[in-house]
Amino acid sequence: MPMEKTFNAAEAEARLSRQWIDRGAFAAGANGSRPETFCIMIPPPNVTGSLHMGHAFNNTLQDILVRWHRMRGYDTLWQPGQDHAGIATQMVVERELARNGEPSRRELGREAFLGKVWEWKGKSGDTIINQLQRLGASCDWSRNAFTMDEHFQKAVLKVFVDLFHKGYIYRGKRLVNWDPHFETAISDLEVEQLEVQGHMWHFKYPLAGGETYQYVEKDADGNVTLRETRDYISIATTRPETMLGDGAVAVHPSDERYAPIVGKLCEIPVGPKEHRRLIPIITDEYPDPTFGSGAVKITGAHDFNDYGVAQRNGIPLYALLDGKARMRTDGLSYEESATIAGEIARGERPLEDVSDINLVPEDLRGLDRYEARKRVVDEVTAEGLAVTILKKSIDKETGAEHLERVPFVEAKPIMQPFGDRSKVVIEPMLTDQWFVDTAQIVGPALDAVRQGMAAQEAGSFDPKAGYTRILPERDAKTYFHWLENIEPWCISRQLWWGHQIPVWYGLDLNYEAPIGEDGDLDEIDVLKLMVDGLVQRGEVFRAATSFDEVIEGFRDEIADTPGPVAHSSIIEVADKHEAMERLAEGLALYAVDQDPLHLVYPVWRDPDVLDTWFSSGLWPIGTLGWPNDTAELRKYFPTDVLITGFDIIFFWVARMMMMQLAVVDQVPFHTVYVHALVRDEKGKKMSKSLGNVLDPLELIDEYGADAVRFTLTAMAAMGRDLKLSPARIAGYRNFGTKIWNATRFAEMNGVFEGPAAAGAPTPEHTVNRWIIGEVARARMAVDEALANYRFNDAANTLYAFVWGKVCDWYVEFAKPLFDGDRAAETRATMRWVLDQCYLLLHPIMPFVTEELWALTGKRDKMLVHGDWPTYGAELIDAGADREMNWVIGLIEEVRSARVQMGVPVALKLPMVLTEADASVRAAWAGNEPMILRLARIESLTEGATPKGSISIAAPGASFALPLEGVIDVAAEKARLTKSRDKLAKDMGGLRGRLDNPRFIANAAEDVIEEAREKLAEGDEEIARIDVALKRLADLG
RNA sequence: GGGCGCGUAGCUCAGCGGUAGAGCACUACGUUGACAUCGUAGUGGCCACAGGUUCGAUCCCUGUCGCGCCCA
Repeated sequence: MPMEKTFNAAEAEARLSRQWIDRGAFAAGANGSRPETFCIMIPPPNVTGSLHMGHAFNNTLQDILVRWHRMRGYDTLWQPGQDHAGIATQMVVERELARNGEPSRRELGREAFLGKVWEWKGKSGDTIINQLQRLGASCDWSRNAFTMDEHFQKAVLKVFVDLFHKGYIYRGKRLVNWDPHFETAISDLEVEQLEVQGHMWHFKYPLAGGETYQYVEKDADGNVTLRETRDYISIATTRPETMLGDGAVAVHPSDERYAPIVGKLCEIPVGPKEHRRLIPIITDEYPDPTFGSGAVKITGAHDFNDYGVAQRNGIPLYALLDGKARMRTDGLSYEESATIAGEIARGERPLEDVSDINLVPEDLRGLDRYEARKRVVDEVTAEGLAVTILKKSIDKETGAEHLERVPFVEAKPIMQPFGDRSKVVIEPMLTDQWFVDTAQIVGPALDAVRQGMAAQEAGSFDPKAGYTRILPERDAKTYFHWLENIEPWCISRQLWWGHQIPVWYGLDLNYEAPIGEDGDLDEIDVLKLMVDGLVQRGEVFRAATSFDEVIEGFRDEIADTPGPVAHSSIIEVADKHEAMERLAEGLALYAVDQDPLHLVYPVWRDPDVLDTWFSSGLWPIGTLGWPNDTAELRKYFPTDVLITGFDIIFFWVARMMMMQLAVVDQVPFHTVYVHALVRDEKGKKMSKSLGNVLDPLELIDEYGADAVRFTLTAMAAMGRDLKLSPARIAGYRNFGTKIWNATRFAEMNGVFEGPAAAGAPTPEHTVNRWIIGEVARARMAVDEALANYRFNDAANTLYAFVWGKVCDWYVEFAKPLFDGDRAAETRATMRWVLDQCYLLLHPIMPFVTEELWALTGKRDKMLVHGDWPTYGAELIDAGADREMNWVIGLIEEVRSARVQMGVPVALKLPMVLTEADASVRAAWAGNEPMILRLARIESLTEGATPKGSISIAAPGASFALPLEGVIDVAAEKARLTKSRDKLAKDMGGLRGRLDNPRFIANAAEDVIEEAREKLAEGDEEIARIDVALKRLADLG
């Protein structure tokens, strides 16, 4: 059955994909024939995700490496899977509940909500897998993993507990980025800084007791430009509502303007007059004397910079906001709070836990942060404590000018932090969170890459050496920069979907109170215990991978409590509230009948979950079965290459490096290949809001997966963003059609009839020997490119080889050969050449090549398991190369001359050989039918140049094309002159160089030799053209 | 403000010490044994600018001017 005219991608892709998967072609180790392994971990897409261009790009590159290694017989594993994506998934499911009118997350409760999430995952969680399969991704889908799999959960909890016991994880109250929409902490990497229109207010903080000072401003030369007596210090703020929580005003130590009042107290100009708070004026390096007034209000609990100042100077951190970013309603009354804060400011009270202090005045409590801001601004302004400026206005009716004082409010763009998921303004918030003490584990992650980069630089990189390199080199700099300045990593999230932190809390029962002399509990002791336990001096906690295991820890914890209590049964309850009730209940019953069975020690688990990146940090070992000692772990770990986008270096690469090294003391992979971003054709980042998103699935529908893959590969120059346009994809779709039709031509000419010979053919004809050499060259270039992660070089090499060599020349040369006595060897050669094309193209264009493989003969294996060729320079025949290049050059010369002289394509011309050396005669003799055909020559005769002919100069020969009566002398002269001028210019340059004695003295020998040869050849050709020109002149 | 890049043909980009390449677009011609998703030929470049190193610079160094991205 004859082949169709084009490849039907839509039909074939689905069918081939099913065959590959059904036959287990992608299974770990499939087609393995050598001991080396090759393993890539997919960067797990979010389970909520769908395939976008970035995925398509990222996975195409991975697939190329994987298919290439698999064909070369490596024991190959491409591990797929998905990430549970805490915030994103919780958001998606909550939204869906709302849309369906179902109860909300909080109404459902934790357990029922998680049930809904799993239900959703079962329904929609495979979307991205199906999409990756459409792209042709040859992952071992039977091993698909998920970061919330039962096994993975165990691994994550074990790592947490291990790191906790090693002292790398701690709990602490620190300022974190708080997302008021999701009511959870998020990492600083999940915060986007965006410029928005904001305001800068200027307020006066009056000095305590009405004190005054001389405020003096000077210009750069020290001349006084302003001198006045002030009873206040002026501050500027973009967030007036945080004034309520100020703990100090800070100025730079070198700022002479405020030197007279440093150490004095000033008043925060908000809140009820009778309880105005006084705060100290301190010095710190942070304030910029040239910015605003040079004085900065310090709100340590609500700003990262202020937090630093407060830490350095012992300034209290007064929290003002609740989890929804509303003004707090809890804690002490404003009056009590202000009183205590005042005592602290005057140094009359030590700085201790201030969390109960709520400095929000009663009338502002419960207000949204923006409403509170408005009220604060109004209050301060009403009191006349806003800094004012003179403003000129013109009365429209009278035309009179008025000068009035108005509050100084600058409208200016300010950078504000937004949650990348919630899109709401993030609040720095003082909360209890879990942290990884990254400073302790960052060292090995830095060392491993330092060593890897040094080896790469020295050209001595060894994948087995236990270090890691990052390609391109520039991205290693990003990695170093981030890790060298690393902050503690906040790993707790106030979410429900995720790995619940494996820490249990209990009430702290230790107290130093006298107990009965015999160690028994009497009623008084019991009451004492109750009171202490319930009033709560604190909590204790233990980490373990399960409640059963944590019991041991708490047994130790309560060991030194009075006997019966120490033997309480330890039970798990929901929260602290329930724990207090149950403890009290047990003690009360015990007090009645002294039966120790009543005594319980309730513990409750931390409700928070771990940052999603904590679990994906374990992706390499977790998916291979760690902590179990599995065969896969032993075989494939450390893995080989990680391919990822640059935007994820901090999120993921750095964390995987740190965690793998901290947990199993090995790097997770030896090479990280960082690719750039796919942008639209104008270079804009694709985004939904811009509407410039190209959907890879739509492109696959339209052009086929191979075309999309080839396009991305051809544009994957290392470290450079790629601007994708559909026109480009269409171009590469055409490339697929080209090889399809070359095959179709071969098929029509009986190339695939009969059994194929094994191995490379050994033909006699120069054309066949030449193309075999070109195949070998292409194979070496492709391997070299892929070995160096130069994907674009591989794609472009293949494009130029298949289209430019095989289709443009070899197929054309073969046409006349099919009629001659070399027909059989030509068929055999063409069959082999096309097979090599399929093999070499397969990693980039798997579908069309697999289809062609099946259509062109009976095969032992599918192409996905085809044996990657290993031949090389031994197949290159230098003589054949030289001869064919001469033939091609001659054909091009003739064609060019014909077109320029306006000779109709259909007209075949006779040609006269006027001068030739021996090699030319041999080349002509061996290739005459091809030259005649492709240059559209009728016949060749030898003799003198006929009158009225155009001249063709070729290396070692001159030809003439008689065009009697038709020749346009002027046009021919112009054509020859143009060629001559170009040659003369090039030769001039060469001659200049060769005449320079310093060039001869300094340049490399082969460079000089090459220049001499070129000059000789060029001069010879110029001489031939000159002869032709002279003849033309004689004629005219 | 700090860091990392990028300015090469109309467009998108390779090249990165030996004198400039590809694809697309464009122009002309064309159905010659597969392919019009094609063929043949062609037009098109002070390789941003200014200095320096070198026998030689698009390539290395310095500075300037534009443009991105990341972090403050």
